[in-house]
Amino acid sequence: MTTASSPRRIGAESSKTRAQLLDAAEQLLLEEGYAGVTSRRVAAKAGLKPQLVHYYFRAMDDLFLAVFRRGAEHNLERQARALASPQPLWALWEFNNEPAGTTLTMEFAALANRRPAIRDEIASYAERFRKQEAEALDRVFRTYGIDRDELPPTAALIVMSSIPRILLIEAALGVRTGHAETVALVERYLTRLEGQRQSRSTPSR
Amino acid sequence: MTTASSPRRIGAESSKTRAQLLDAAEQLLLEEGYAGVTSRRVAAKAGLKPQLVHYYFRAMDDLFLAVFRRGAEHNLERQARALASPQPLWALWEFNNEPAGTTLTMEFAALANRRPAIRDEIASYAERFRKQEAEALDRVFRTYGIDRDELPPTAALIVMSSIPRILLIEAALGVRTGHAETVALVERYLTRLEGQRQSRSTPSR
DNA sequence: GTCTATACTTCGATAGAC
DNA sequence: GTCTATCGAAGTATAGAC
Repeated sequence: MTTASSPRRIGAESSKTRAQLLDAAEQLLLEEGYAGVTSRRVAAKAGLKPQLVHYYFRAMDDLFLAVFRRGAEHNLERQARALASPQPLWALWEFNNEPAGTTLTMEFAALANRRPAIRDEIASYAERFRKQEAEALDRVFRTYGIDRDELPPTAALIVMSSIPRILLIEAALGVRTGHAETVALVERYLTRLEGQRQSRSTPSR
Repeated sequence: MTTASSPRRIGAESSKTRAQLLDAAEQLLLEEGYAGVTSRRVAAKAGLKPQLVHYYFRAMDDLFLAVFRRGAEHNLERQARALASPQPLWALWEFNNEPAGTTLTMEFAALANRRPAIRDEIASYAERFRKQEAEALDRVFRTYGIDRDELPPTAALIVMSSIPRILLIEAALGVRTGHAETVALVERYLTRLEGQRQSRSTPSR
C-alpha cells in the first residue's frame, strides 16, 4: 500500500529541529518513563511548539520508533564490540550495568506491550540482540572450555542481564539490601570463568 | 495536620462500589500498565461513572495507594507462609514465578518513581518485604548448613526474584531464547540446596 | 452516605498559513 | 520545506444535588 491519499507532509530527516525533538524525547523517556513522553512535554523540553512533533513524526508512535531505532543501531554495535573484547564476559557485564541503557530497554519493553504499532519492531530487535550475544557467548564458552551442560551460555546471558535490571529498579526505590553481595557473587563467578577483570571499559557518558 | 478546612466528603470504606473500583483498577494495572489506569477507564471497567473514582478516592494517587495496600497485606502473608513451608526455597521460587504478582510489583515500582506521593509507602514496604525474606532465608541457610560466604542468602533472594521478572517481560515480548535453560539452571541449584521439589504449592488463581 | 453536573487542563492530531 | 491556529477527545478534580 503506497499511502494512496495522504496529502500530509512530513519534516526532513536531516532537520536539526527533528534531532532536537529526538533528544528531548529520549531524555524524557529516561527521566519520566514512557507515560511522561507527550507531544507537549517533548516540545517544551526542546524549546519548540508541540505541533512540530506531529510535523516531524506524524504520530507519537512514530516518534517512539525513531528514538528506538537510533538507540538500537548504536546498541547493537556497542554490544558487538563488547563481545569482541579480550574479556567478553566482563565487557558484557559492564555493558548490562549501564543505567541509561538498562532504563531505556525497560521502557521500550513496557511500551511494546502497550502500543501494538511498535511492538513488532521492538520484539524482532530483541530477538536479534539476543541471538547476537548468544552466538558470541557460545563461541566464548567453547574457547574457555566451559561445561555447557552445567552452565548454558544463554542462561549465563539471562542471569547477567536480569540482575542489573532489578538492582537498578530497587536502587531507584532506595532498596539496597543484598545488592553488594549479589554483585560480588556474580563477579566471583566471572573471575572463575574468565579470570580477574583486566580493565574497565569506556566510562559511561 | 488535621485537614483543617476540608469540607470534601469521601465514600465509606465498606462500600461495595468502592471495592468494584479497586478491582477494576487492579485489573487495569495488570492489563494496561500504570499509565492505563485513568479515572475514566477504571470507572468504565467497573460500569460506573468516572466521578465516583474521585468520590471514593479523592485523587488518583489515593486510588493507587489503596490498591497497593490491599495487595501488600495479602502479599506479606503469602510470602511468610511460603517461607514457613517445608521447602522454603522452592516455595519462594514458585511465589516469585507468579505472573500477576510479579507484574503488579513492577508496575508499583515504576509508579513509585513517577508519583512522589506514593513513593515513600512503596519504598518502605519493599524494604520490609526484603527484610522479612532475608531473615527467614538466613535461618534456612543456617539450618541447611549452606556456606553463607559463598552464597549469601540475600544474594540468593535477589537471583530468585530477578530472573522470573525478566523472563516475564521477555516472554511478553515473545522472546524465549534461553528461558528454559535458565529455569533449569536455577532449579538444579535449588535441588542441590534443598532436595527435589516435593509438591507444587496452591495453583495460581 | 451516595452520586451527578460541570469546570478546567492536557493530549494527540490535522488543516492550512507562510 | 517549515511552522501555527485550532479542534475534539480524554484526563483530573470539585461543587453541589439527591
